[in-house]
Amino acid sequence: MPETSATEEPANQKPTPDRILAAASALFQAQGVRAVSVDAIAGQAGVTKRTLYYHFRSKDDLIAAYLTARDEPNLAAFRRWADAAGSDPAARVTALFHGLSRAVRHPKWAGCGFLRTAVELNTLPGHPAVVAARRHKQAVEDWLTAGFSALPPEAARTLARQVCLLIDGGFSLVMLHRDPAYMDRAGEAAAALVRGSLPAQAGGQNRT
Amino acid sequence: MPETSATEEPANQKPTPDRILAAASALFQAQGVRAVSVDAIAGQAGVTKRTLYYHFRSKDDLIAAYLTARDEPNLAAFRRWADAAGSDPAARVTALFHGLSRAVRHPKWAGCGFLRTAVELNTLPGHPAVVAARRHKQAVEDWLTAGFSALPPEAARTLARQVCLLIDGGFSLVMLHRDPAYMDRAGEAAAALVRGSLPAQAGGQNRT
DNA sequence: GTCTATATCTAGATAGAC
DNA sequence: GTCTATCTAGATATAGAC
Repeated sequence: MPETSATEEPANQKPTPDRILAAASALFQAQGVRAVSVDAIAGQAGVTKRTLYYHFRSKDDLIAAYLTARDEPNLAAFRRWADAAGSDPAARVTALFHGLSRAVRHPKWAGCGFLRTAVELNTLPGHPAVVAARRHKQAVEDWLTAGFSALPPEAARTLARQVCLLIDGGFSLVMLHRDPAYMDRAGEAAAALVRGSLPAQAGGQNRT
Repeated sequence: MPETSATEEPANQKPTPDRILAAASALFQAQGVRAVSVDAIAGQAGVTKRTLYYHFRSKDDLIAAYLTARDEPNLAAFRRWADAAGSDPAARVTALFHGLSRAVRHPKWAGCGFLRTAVELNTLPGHPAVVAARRHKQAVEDWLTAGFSALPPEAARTLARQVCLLIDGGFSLVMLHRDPAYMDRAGEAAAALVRGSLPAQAGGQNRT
């Protein structure tokens, strides 16, 4: 049969480490990091365990890589949802929770990966994955704080924390009860808190 | 005074099944249900594994028993904290979160057992322990709803859910960041939401 | 009812060929 | 870089004596 360049990968075939990490991420997200075995990851990626361990030092490394890789895209989605609503803080928060509500309604959604992993590794507070989870949640809180810059710094910080509490309360209770409506109630509560702290912006969609 | 029957246990020695369940509960609470082995439970209880399996059919049975046993006492604590504040809903919610804030500051606190266990067993939605967790959280929500009976039923239900979202958001973020202050911010948010929905009661906090 | 001892399975990680 | 085959440790659960 005709020979093509043997070193070129087909366009639809990602490099092996990427395939392994993608397989691990999908399985971790669906079943949690403790329920997924290295065998299952290798199988899903179409490689053997030996190959997996050639590219990653340990399962813990894979878990950390999984969460680290999700940090930026998650934050980008948050920003995208809020930015689409303009500049009014209450409208932005409402839009953020609309996005979250759609996300948790996705049939494959099975909890916030950061929160779940932090719970599963709770006895290892220094685990790189736990550190990554903490940093991601902190980044969300900092981003929200910046969005409340019309308030004094202390008040902006408090309000951002309260919105975070409602986000993660939503993640927790949607997962526990398997009822996405909890995220909608969280969004309404968050919007009410924002409206209670910030005067509605002049212009835009505020009412007088 | 005649001697008591030799079959009576000394007062400080609880029956074996109780000792096993107590040991299991302490370990599950501290480390999570998956991280604790049956060996460790038996060791902590001062019995062998064989004795443990004589009294409990499986580890899953023990997990379910652990959460089922915590349902009532947890709810009783919530009621006690709120009742101490009288009848004003906002004051009751504030007191509830003060109690929660003290609880999560306890050096041995390591997350809400119901939430943690539900996460750890997330792939088994029908597991008796997950069902018990769901029922407990529902009971809290129903109790809160009843406390907002001054509102129309639908509004009372919504407000109760929002308070629950803040409670479990607090549990999650206190655990993740290892910072109890999150529970205080949650309490302030909950009180603000209650004050926004319910007119403050006339008279002192104990008027009925 | 409680013990010692063990069965059985699955996990993460490795050896060495090619 | 990828494979087949295996090691070792730990898990849940059980057998059978006393």
